[in-house]
Amino acid sequence: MPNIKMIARKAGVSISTVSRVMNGSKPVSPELQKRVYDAVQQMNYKPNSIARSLILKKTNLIGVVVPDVSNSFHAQILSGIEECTAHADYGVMICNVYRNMKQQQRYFNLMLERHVDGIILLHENTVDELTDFQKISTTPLVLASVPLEVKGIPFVGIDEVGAAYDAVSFLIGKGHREIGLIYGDCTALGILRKEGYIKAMNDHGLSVNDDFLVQCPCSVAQGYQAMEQILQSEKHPTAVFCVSDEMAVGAMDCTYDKGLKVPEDIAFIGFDDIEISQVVRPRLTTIHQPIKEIGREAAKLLIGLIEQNGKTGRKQENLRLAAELESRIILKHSLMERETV
Amino acid sequence: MPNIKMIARKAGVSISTVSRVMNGSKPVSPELQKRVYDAVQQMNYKPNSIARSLILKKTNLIGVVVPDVSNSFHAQILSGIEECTAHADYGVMICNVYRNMKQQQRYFNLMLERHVDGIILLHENTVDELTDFQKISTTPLVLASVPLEVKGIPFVGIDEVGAAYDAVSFLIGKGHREIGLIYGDCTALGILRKEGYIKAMNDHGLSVNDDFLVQCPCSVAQGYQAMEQILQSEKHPTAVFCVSDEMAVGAMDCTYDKGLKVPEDIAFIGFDDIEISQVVRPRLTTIHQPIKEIGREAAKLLIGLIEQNGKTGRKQENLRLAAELESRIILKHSLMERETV
DNA sequence: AGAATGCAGGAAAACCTTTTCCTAAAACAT
DNA sequence: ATGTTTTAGGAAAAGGTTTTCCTGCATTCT
Repeated sequence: MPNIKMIARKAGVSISTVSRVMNGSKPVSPELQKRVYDAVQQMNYKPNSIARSLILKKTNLIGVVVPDVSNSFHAQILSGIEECTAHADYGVMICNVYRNMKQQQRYFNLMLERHVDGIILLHENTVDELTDFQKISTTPLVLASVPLEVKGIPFVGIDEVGAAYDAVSFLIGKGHREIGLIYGDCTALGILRKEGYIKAMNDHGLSVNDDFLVQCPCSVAQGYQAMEQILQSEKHPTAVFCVSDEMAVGAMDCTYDKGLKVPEDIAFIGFDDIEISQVVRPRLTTIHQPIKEIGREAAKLLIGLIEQNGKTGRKQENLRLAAELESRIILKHSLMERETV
Repeated sequence: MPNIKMIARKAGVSISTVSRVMNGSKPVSPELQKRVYDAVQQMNYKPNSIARSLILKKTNLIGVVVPDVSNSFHAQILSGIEECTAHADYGVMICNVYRNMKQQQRYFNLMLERHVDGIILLHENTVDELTDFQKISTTPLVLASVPLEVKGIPFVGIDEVGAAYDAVSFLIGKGHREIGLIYGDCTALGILRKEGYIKAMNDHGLSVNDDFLVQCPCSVAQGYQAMEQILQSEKHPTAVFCVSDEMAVGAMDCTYDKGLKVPEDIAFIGFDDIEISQVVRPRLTTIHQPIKEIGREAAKLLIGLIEQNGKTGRKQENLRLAAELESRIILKHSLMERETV
């Protein structure tokens, strides 16, 4: 691999001149420019971005902390992030933390050591953990689809409560009165979406039957088990709101196995609108999140913070300032009416 | 952020000593060790990995070129890669090329500029393109699940032809004689798996009906269309081998829409065993690939090449040597018998 | 005791850039 | 023609490490 020195020698100019030609940072006579370009061409020179990073204090790399890349939802967000960063000439380093806090600690330090320019968090933490990260972080942080309120850490996602409210209201609008809920164990899936459900029930004067409320981790298998539990009561609900599509698919599975029909005996509505919901039979009615868009917006926001940061000197202060300025981007959700209600 | 100089001053030792304590590269007296550790602790010092990379010529970063991260198959390979690299203290940078050659060119250069230690390719190229990459690459390359034979570029995946052969033989074993094929447009999906199909048909003395052979890109929607085409003939096959699960799901969809039953009227067998195949009704019988394992093995192989490379000086030569040594890792596939045949 | 060996630890070079600072020549104004 | 400003381009510092080379001291051998 040739370096700038070799190009300088070959072109018969100084190192500074080569640098200036490469970056256009100062005018260089056409004559010398040509000599440099020729040398670059001939030797296939590519500036060493490591040396560059060292002096510029900028890696053009962002880190994405993701609970599990192989999960469709996260993979889609990642794809949105990548789309945006690619345009802005940033690379993305993935940190798969397997929903494991210790891994995340490790990765977090790793990323700071590697001096990434910014970090997008898809992995849910407690507010305290997040505040700790924020303290040691030397780089801007953005939460994507993790609806936690931490001062100075911007968030991009949807209105979780409102979306859940819409889902349940839709069921009620279709005449359902006995509505079950399968909910999860993190902020969005465990608290916010449940809150939307409760609110919708209350607003429509319906009472919540605790036998129809089951909490479980977010997976097809767990959704199946949760539904089994709901079907143990002598009566069963006429509709169930599942706070994720995976859960809904599992729950529907269980419903068939008990000899019941969807949507005739029990209607289902899911959440997220991942691919699965379109291939499952009957096709799952669900709340659509603009998943890829969330990724894109998160990346856009982060890059905005990074570049703004770079311009004005005082890092920390500006960082806070900017974050507080535009701290929550809420994208629109929608209801995809398909065949399960 | 403190640097090594500040630690040295604080501990009252030389820079060299700090470095030696951090890396254990040479013995240091307990006395000085303690002073260094204390300083490190107090100032929360983390060595700057950029400076490190610059001098060691090692970034501990590998690049993964992927056609589309949001695709379940690729996301799973990625997850396998990540699992392995995390253990070996490598980071992974993703390069989503959207099945677009120009993007890939761009990314390839970017990765060389960033001096990644190695590259895993999940994106299909022609043999010529690959040979070109190989020429300009300063870093080892590994193909994962892209069964191309290029001298010096190791491959890890399954026996595509054999697996397809098994799938079709299974159908034949179940008494099917008229077997359709929906195949794709790249090496694995377009050539190898088709080859396995033809071979199995021939070996069992069955003739191939060209009306039952349809080529299409790999997606649910395209699978639907392909099946539509097959069903246009007056007779229809009693079974169809789809070279990917997505295609199979689409094709089954079409079958229902035409008022036919799976598997009674037409049996289906897919390929890959991605999540979808377990949630679709009836559950899809398919060829299981150890997807995550492919990722893990590819990463393991790559890291092996990198480290071996590092040890012995002469880069290029060793690189070739090593690659030729163990150039094809073929993992075992298996048939997942479910409900569609 | 004197020479030889071993070893802890410091100084400085090296990695490859960008950018500041400087010089010399060209352009301009008087 | 002389003095002043602008400009192109070179030399060198800076960025944060690792490692080689060297020094000076303690230990071992004869």
